[in-house]
Amino acid sequence: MRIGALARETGVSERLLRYYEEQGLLQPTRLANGYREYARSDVTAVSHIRSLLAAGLPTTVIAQVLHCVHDDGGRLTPSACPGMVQHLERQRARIADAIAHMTAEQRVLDGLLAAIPSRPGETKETGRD
DNA sequence: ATTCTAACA
DNA sequence: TGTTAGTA
Repeated sequence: MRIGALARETGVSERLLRYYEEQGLLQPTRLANGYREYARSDVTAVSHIRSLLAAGLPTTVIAQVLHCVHDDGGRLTPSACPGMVQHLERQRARIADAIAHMTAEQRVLDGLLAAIPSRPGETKETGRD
């Protein structure tokens, strides 16, 4: 199928589909007229790419990890690919670190907000009796 | 009508 | 990522 069909079937824009190829995530063949020809398996491939992207993995990593997953009943399922585990754990760690930092920022804000005398629109009016 | 490449108010 | 220009 050509790019237009794949775009409709996956809900991903043609622009993005070309970008995925540029990043090595998809490798469509070329027709005599230069048009990209995608395989039917690319429909699920795009789905997997979206999932991995949603997990925060960079395209450079996805390009490698993509070969370590297959489709099971429409679900992204991992295979025993050693390299993938390391990448996933690394990303897991980055997210945990990001959460820790943001939680600390939230505590600072909570402290400031709690120290404000009275604010308009506050749920519990304390200076009204 | 569709796709391609390159570029950016 | 969207959009657009000028093609094939």
